[in-house]
Amino acid sequence: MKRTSAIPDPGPARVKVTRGLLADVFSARITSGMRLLEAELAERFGVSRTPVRESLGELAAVGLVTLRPNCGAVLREFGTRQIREIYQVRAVIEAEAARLACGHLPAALIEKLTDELLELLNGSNGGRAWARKVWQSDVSLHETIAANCGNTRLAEEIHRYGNFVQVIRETVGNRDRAQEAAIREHLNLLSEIRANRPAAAAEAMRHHLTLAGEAAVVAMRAILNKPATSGRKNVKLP
Amino acid sequence: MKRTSAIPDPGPARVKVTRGLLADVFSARITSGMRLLEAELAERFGVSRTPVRESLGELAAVGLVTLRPNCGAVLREFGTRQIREIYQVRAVIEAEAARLACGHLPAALIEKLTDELLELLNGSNGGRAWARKVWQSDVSLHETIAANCGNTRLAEEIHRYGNFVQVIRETVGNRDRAQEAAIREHLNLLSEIRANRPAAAAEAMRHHLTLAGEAAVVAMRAILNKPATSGRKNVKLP
DNA sequence: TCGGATTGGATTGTATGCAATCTGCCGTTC
DNA sequence: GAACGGCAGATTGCATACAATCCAATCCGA
Repeated sequence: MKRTSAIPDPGPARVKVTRGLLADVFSARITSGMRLLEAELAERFGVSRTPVRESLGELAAVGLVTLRPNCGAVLREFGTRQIREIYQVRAVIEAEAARLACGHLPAALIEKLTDELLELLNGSNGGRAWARKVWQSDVSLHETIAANCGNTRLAEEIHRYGNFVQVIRETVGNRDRAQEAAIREHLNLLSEIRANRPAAAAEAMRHHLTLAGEAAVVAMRAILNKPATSGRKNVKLP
Repeated sequence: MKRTSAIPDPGPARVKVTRGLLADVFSARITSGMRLLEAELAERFGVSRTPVRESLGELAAVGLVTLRPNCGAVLREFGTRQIREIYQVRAVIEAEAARLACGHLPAALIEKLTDELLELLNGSNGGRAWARKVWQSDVSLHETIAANCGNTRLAEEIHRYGNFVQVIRETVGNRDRAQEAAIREHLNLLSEIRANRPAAAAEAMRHHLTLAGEAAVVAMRAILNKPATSGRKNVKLP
């Protein structure tokens, strides 16, 4: 018998800490410049310092915190500017992936993805379940293109940023922009890939992610305007 | 009194492990698919398992090893294909940085970098000291462009890859290609930036890094052809 | 009064021991 | 004979204890 917990997943202590920290960051319970003391976090999440250290290492790897040797971790600035920068990087690397995927994406896959999108477009655009499916198809499309671009490392970077964005969206809530627009952008992208026009495919991807980035900035701004809950101290630091 | 060691730097145990592992990787003492046992590495480097864990985490962050929960770390494939992929990613992100840096790079900086390059070009191209200066100017140029592209995150990714490449070059030895060609590519890039031609600057950077990548592939192939020293076992694993 | 060494507290870095988990093998059973 | 279930060894994940380091306030001497 494996985990019988009804609760999602207590899981490894490390991911508990990571999720908790991310939630704190995006709900503005901890804000930029704050020192993150290992001992304090360990007590807060009910684990020892070891998993806290590993979690901070992960967060540093994705650029959310800065680890200074013998000086501790500080939360980096994270606001609309950072969201914009993240989507700008995504646009660059995924555009290249789209360019490279031209001619490498099996026709059957293109058809399948296109059909899915068309079906979503025809289906009612009301419910939350629909929005969920749209999001899943979005992830699937980007992952498929990355996986078939022929460059494993590029695909991994794309995956990394995809995960990051997903965490952000999960935490800030799914304030989605007009989903239909995104679907149409995807369809456009797929048609360029099918026509084997690398430059156009790259431009379509770039355009799509630029718009998505603007939408994410708007959502982030909404979060930042309501300063949310109570803030902790620990602001001292050069 | 701080560290009085004449030896470079024993430093934190973690970096000792990381450097040692990297050296082992690029000298083919450990090859792809090998399991990396924490206990074994700890004994080998004379430290405890804790810094070994952190070091493996770093290496996983840059994509050199894969960490499977409760299953240990395995060294990923690393050969000419990976070198090529790395330089391809570099080309993409640094080309974008060059595009963005147009109009943001202070004229004085452009002049300074250009003068340095011209001086290097005129200076004798013989000695090792000269090659070292060329390499430093290379790093400086790429860092300057990244730092002035206006996107902090993009700059960090560039820095990350720059460090990675530097480690590779340090470990495999400085089998440099014709340095003069690189200098001329840099001069060309700077002239496009000075003329404020974003597309041309991006293309110049892309071209430069593509050539550099090919040179690195050749160097890596030279390494791989002489299978180097003795290999350890530990090859069992699915 | 000001400069500088010093010492104390706080915090990170490392070592070790224990618990949880996985892998592979072996015996049992249909 | 093959498949399933359990058992043992090995290995990672976590907790705790200790050492090294850093920051700052303090104290002493000129």
